Amino acid sequence: MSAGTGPPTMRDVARSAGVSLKTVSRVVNGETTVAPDLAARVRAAVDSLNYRPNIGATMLRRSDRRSRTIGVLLEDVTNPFFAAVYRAVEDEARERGVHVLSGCLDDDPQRERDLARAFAQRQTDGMVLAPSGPDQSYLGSIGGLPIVFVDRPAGSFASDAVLTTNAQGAAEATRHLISNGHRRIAFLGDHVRLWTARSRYQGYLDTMAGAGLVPFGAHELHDAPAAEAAAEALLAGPHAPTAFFSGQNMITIGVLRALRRAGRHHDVALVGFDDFPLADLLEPAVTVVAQDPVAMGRTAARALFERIDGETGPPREFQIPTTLIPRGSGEFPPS
Amino acid sequence: MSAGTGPPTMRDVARSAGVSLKTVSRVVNGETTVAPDLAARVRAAVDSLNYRPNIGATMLRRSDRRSRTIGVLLEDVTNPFFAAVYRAVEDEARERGVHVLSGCLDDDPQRERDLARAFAQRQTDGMVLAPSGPDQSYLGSIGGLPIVFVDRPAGSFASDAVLTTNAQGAAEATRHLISNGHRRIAFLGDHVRLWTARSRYQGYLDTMAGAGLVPFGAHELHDAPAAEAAAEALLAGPHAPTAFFSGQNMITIGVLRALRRAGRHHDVALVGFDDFPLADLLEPAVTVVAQDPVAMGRTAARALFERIDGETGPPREFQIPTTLIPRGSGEFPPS
DNA sequence: AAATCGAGAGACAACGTTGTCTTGCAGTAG
DNA sequence: CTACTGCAAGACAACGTTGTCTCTCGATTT
Repeated sequence: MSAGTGPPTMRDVARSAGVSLKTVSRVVNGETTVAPDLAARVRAAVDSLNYRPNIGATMLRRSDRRSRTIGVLLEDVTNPFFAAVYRAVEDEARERGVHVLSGCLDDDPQRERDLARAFAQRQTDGMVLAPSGPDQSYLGSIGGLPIVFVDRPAGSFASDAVLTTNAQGAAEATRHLISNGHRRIAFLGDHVRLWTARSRYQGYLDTMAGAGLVPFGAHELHDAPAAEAAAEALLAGPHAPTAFFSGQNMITIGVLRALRRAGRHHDVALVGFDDFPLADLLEPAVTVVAQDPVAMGRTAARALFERIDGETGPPREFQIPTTLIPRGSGEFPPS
Repeated sequence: MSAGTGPPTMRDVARSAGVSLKTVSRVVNGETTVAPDLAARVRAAVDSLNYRPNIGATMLRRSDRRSRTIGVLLEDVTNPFFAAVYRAVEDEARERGVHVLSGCLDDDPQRERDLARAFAQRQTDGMVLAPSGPDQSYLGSIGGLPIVFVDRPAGSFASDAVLTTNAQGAAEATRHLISNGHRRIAFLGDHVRLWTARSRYQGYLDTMAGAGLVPFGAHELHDAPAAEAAAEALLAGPHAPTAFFSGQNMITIGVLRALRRAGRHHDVALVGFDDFPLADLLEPAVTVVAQDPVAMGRTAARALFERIDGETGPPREFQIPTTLIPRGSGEFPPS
């Protein structure tokens, strides 16, 4: 086999096959200008030594400098929405033989910068990024690396973005509740610094205004416990809502818990933004405005690979539509 | 700024700071044998040129050859269990400034081999692997790379493994149902080629035998629809079970659906192996034997980093215990 | 005052690979 | 028989970095 000093190199293969270094390189890279018998000897040596090219050296020397690796930075794969986005990107990468460096940002701008920079330094060919911070101008210094934003646009960095039609989806949800007779519809939203939260709120706001209704609710709710507390307070207040529109996954779950605890889940309506597993098995089943995270991930990955393959041209914005899925919780009349 | 030919190199920084290449290298690597004023000039040049070391070149030259990257290969991050394992590994890596290459295997042995080899070739320092195939002997040819198996042991490759106490957990679940008066307890299991499925079945089998009860049920159920069909068939059969013990997440959900459809969810008991989000909000809430995926991921990552840091010694096996969480669905008496 | 020492800083080679150039050689035309 | 063409295959340099060696120069020792 090989020497005691690490994995076999091209030089070892060359020696073993009795040819020059460059001939091995040619065979390994599938060049056709090698005599068949030599090529066969080289391939045999490659197999017997278990040779794999050193990717660092290859990247260092090659002119195109492709690492065939992309980075994917999302908020948290533990959230089913982001898990689905991640999977879609990975599947798209897999089809192209590209590998994926991944990281969860946990809504931490510092972490976003650190990881984005580190990934760029590691010579990823591009990145899919769901930005956490308000500002992505730091990306200007990472040298023209293709980036596609997903779920949220960048603060101040022009690049392709794949977004859900948040405002339209929120408007549809709100209209749905209104059409079922509700007038006191509370909105529960995530941090207002998040673009998604603001967009969905805007859709709600416009629709309420259009119907002559008074918007109210709570913001800055990022996880289920916060949402649960907020919903509980609203239910106990003087002008309790007859329906909730929740701006996000985790908030929906918090509201669900609050309604359970108050025993109001069969009489206060609820529509959630973003679908989640088992929503159909709850009692009542939860009406949602579903996003399409798989389409978002695939679209983002495709756009990224187009950029990597040389597509220039102005930044593009891809809108992925939502779908209202009535399941029961959003179809109560007001009590 | 820099030339039109790609990102700035150490040479550019050296020229800009008026020092030699090696001095820049020393400053960048935090060596102390550089005069303060020179070091300051170098750092200024680094900042102004936005220089980042080329990690490929660094790895090529450095003696220790650490890429500060690990690979994580799991079945599917879309499954909350694996998402949690992944997160735990990533968090542990993050604390050490190590990056993560990830991939989903989808239960495909071919894909497992391809990705494991590719990751090894990409000079990851080690890997956390939930094996899909029956045999990991191919790992012998990737040259002593530290590997830690998680969730499932390897077929024929000795290495550290982090496992759930599957048999004990399954036994506890079965005992729980028996102690609530059940005698016709059906087991619904995943592919029997999976070690986890076999272990859980064994725990069920032993406990049933110990109580003098007759085991029955179905195997080879990998997703919710398959489990739903199997549960439906059992419910409609001549000796319908009064309780189900489901061997896995997705199976539990399939059973849930079958019970709903048959309107039996308030009278046929169910205990699931592995917890899942919203189990507590269903009607009835679902009793489970919870695994601890976070502990599994953290333990696996720690073991891996110990190996990477030079720990030799025989393969270790870490057992992560389960917890029975009674929530309602497992506490019905037989009807 | 000469010799020694040590620390800072540069020169050079090497890591494993690929781009470019050169060589060798067979086949063909003049 | 010489000159040219074309193609296979090797020699060599270079990618960006770090390990090792060497050099310089001022400070300390005898």
